[in-house]
Amino acid sequence: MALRVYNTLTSEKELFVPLIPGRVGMYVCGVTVYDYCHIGHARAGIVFDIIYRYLKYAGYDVTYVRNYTDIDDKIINRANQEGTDYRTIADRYIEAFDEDMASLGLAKPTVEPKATDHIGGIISIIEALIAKGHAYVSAGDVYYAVETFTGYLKLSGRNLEDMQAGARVEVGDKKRHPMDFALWKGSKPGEPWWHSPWGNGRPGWHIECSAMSMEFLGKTFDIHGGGKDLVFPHHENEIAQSEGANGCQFVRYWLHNGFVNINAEKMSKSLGNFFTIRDVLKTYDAETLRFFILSAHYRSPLDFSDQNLDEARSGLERINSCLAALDEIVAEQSAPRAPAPAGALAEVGLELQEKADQFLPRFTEAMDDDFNSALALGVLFETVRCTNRFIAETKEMTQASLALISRIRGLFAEAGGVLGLFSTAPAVWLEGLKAAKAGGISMAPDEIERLIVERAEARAAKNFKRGDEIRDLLLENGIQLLDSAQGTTWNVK
RNA sequence: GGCGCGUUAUCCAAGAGGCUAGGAGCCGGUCUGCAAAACCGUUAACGUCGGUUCGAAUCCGACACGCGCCUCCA
Repeated sequence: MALRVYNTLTSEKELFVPLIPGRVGMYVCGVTVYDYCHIGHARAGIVFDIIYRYLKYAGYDVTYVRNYTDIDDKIINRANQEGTDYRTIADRYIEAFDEDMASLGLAKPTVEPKATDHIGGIISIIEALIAKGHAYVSAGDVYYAVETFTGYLKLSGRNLEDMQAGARVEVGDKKRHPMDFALWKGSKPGEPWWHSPWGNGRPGWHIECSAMSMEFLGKTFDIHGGGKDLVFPHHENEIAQSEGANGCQFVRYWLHNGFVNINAEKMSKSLGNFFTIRDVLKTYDAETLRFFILSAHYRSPLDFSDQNLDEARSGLERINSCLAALDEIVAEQSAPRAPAPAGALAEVGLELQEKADQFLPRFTEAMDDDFNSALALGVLFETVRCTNRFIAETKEMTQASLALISRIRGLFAEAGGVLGLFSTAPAVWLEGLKAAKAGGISMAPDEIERLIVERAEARAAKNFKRGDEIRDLLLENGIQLLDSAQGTTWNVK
């Protein structure tokens, strides 16, 4: 097993070698807690969730840190709008964030620090930067002098001259260089503040991540993640701060997830084209959303639309139907009336056995290749197809075929654990899907049942015309009839 | 203007020089009174123009289109 990851710093896939063998330190930028999270946040959360899960699955002892930015202009603005204090806003949206991530089925990070709990560490780093000549005090603020750090912009591959040519940089009179950024901001009246050697104030945005990552992961650690939009300025500034203060490499591997798009445009607050996680979860369940996100590579853009979500749901339904069938076979066997007969596997069984043998090697090969979840899902689907064929073509379950079935089921559970899928029992998931769809119909269940009985009677009397009329009537109301040997049930189309 | 990414069949999507990706759909089959559902099977593609190579979706160049970052952003 040889994990390779795409490192933004080098623009290449590299062999992943942790600093300390067997251990991984990983820091991912969380959110600024001033509003509900949207699907873009969900993607970042889910992407790094499976990276976290896969690293653990690969045997690493992972320390995963994801922060809350709980002090920031936006939080203060929101508090002012509502006539309350920043803490109330921050705590409210921390709680909402936790709820959203839990409903998405994210594993809890090892540590979830808050910026405001690390003011001491922030001040220490700023002091070190001033001492080394990387930062300067200016009228109650402290700024980072970007020209003093030779590696500045190495992550985003730009240079200062070109950046300024962009001409959208404001020249603040407090700054020596227009690209200098605030490490500490003197507080204005009415704003929250902390004591510091430079007067009362609060930290700039970027410094908290340098402080918290160093606190929990040390001066140099393995993986730092976040959305692509954080590359500049946030991560670039983190590098300048941490490497400037510590004089050693900050992060070995930089991982960045792609955006969620709406009609090929980035989903964002400023464009107003966003959907919150809680709104989407009213229509689509968490596993469907996760499956949708996993169906594309984490660095690619991902277009969010009902059609794409529906397709994801169909795909997940296919896998869950197969797993439910496996569960049923296993359950039947748990109380057998007679022991299953012996006998060798037929040809389709041998083929499935080979799929089972290849399953984990292919799955890990896909995930080892920069967490290629889309390719990994392909392995699942191929196995599903072969399994369905095996079930359809196997007339009598022998001991060998039953053993194969439970083996396949176990493999899906194992892969599901890494991908965060199938945590809901497949049969339960399928029931939930049916119930969710049933919410949108106009016909009362009693009426449906009455019509089904009438149709059954008509069909028994060979009055197929009347039977088909009833079937069409129900279909017009979105009710799909499912005839089987056990009778007729219905579903919402 | 600078830097970067992308363009794969009807749609979504993997693919880092020769090896069936996968899913949804369409179509065909099994089942059915006929259907539906389910299952099985099958189909088709590499933006344009050049170049390198025995061989290119994959490497190189140009062009076109789309997107992102350069301002808070996952």
